[in-house]
Amino acid sequence: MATDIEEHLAVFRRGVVDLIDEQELRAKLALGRPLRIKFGMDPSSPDLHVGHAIPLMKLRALQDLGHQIVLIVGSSTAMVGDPTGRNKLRPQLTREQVEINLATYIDQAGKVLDMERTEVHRNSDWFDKLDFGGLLALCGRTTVARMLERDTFDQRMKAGEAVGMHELLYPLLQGWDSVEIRADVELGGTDQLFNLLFGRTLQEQEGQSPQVCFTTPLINGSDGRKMSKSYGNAIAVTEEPKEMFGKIMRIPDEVMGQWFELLTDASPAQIEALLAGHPNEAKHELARRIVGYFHSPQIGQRESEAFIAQFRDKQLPDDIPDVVFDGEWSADGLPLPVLLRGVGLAQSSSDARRLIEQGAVRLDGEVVSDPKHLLVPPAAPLLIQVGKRRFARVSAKA
RNA sequence: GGGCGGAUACCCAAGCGGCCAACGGGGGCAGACUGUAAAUCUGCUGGCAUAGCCUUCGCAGGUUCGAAUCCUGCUCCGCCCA
Repeated sequence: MATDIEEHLAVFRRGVVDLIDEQELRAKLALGRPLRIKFGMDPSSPDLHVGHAIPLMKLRALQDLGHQIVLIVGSSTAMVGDPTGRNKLRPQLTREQVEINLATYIDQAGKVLDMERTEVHRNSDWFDKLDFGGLLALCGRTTVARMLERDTFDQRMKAGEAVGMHELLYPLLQGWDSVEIRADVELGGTDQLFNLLFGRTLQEQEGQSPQVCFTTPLINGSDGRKMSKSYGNAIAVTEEPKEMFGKIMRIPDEVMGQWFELLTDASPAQIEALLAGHPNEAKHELARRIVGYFHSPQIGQRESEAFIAQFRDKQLPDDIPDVVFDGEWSADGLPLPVLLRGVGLAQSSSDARRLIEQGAVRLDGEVVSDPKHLLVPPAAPLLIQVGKRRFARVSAKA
């Protein structure tokens, strides 16, 4: 590998928050061999969102430069549960669940990373062999004070919340992974910095050259808060194109620049030009690119056009699902809330009732705001719209 | 082992015998305005074929005409003492 150090450095640096430290990285690159770049995967939440894709895209770029990506499956650490960013104890996972989640993960991460060229290890491979004495020895490598430096522990304790004894082990285990696989570099989210740095300590104790650590930002979700499935603001990498496009269009303008930088390959100059134009145009371009990446450029283009047609030109979407209501239409008519719930346009009939009362429901284009509205079986499929985005053509059971 | 405090809906957090399906905030949903952005205003936010009924306030019992509120036991968490 003929290393152009500056070129590689530029790839390492793009969009990263921490890089500890650049001189060390330079020296490692100067060795002229592929670097072993470690990335830890938490098998507790298998569904990836685009925020997870950021480090993966970084890895892919490095992979394409010839570096060796080493994916560590936290099969043992998952049983501990990463305390990072948590204000509660996490449930511990079983081995079976870990394997199921891993399979899903590999499948989804494979959209970004070339899994054929990726080394995968389960850290249970080595931690299962660790006996009690070994565990004690490992614990003896650090101090309680050092572990308690972490913000998350500190905050939780101050807030009177529980911190499990086993959680203190987490950084230790993650750090030991670096020793086991002789990592040259480790990548993680900014919230992982403490864990990443801890690997350096252990590697040094073991006489290894400490890994370079670098972090990618945690991206904000469609509501501007940190993207997380539990906030309901995440965009899954498996999201259907239309949904994905729509969700990207709903991100706050302020985060567009960040999204371009982290989730597209647009050059800094292109990004600057796009952001200088009309925000709506820029966001369209962003959505087109991201959908294009996770699906295909053709699909990205198609969704872009569909989006304009539906929301600017107020046309009906071209893919309204046909739904058959399989309940009974009683003689005196079917109450609208029951139908909405029955065809999945509302979560419950109470929910449906509220939507109707708020004027969110249209039948064949006409707002119906009476929750007692009764329906007879339609001769032709009935077009129902709920809110701005939910559509269905409903027909009666044959 | 002892003492004290806590557990409320998606999250935070009031309530401390009836007026409680439970204040307030966040989030979410819907409407207006827009660029399906933000900001702003408004309404809603347990379920039910809904003027009514049913299930919720850690779990299980009890007291009472009536309990999220009182009592007993249990589980979990925190703090202090050992």
